[in-house]
Amino acid sequence: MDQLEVFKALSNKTRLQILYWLKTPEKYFPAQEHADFGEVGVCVGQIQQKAGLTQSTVSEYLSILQKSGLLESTRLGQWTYYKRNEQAFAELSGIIRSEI
Amino acid sequence: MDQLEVFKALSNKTRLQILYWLKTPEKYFPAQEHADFGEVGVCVGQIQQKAGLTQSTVSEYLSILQKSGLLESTRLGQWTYYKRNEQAFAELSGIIRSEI
DNA sequence: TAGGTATATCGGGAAAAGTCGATATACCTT
DNA sequence: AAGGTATATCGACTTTTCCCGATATACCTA
Repeated sequence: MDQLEVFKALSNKTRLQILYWLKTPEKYFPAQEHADFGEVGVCVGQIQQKAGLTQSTVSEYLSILQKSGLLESTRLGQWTYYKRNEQAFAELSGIIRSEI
Repeated sequence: MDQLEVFKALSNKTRLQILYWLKTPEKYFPAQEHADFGEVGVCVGQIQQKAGLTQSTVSEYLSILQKSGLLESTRLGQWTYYKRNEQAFAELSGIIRSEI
């Protein structure tokens, strides 16, 4: 885990918001047709709508979060789904408690 | 605790380094004459030397870390000493574990 | 009060991040 | 193969961050 990369990923209001939404997707997103929240997460389009930024910006943000390790993605048909990597959050919490 | 502000403060290599040094000052800094590491921390000059950046930059960085709550400062005579606020780190770790 | 030392603040140039519209790519359907 | 939909990437512009030198402020000592 690249600490600096993770903290940079977390240094943006919208990206923090996205991570928070993805914690309980059923609470923040309408039901999806082609996939289950718990399995693969939420598709880019839904996240984009909720974020209120352009498609390109949100796609970029999701990519940043994924590269940092905080999100994982799954491609299903024409959709890409993103979900949290809870292990990464646990690791980060531990790093802050005892390493940093 | 302003999460975004804290993550921004953590999004810089030198600032991360400083926090790490201040975890065990006796390990990373020569003994000080006018104050005890455990009491008040390390003075700006020592941190600046170790960081290898200009005085103004390091002063600014320490100020950012203090505003975020991760550091506390004490003025003693002509020196300002900075030390970690361990409670803030504990709080941040908790936020990442259960809130974010 | 004058000069010295430590730190903070200011102003600016360079680099990085934020954000967009346009375009490319991938995949699905017919 | 053609057209439609979802996502990714590109190029450009704006805003923020990085980092410096210069200057201001605070405090100490003679």
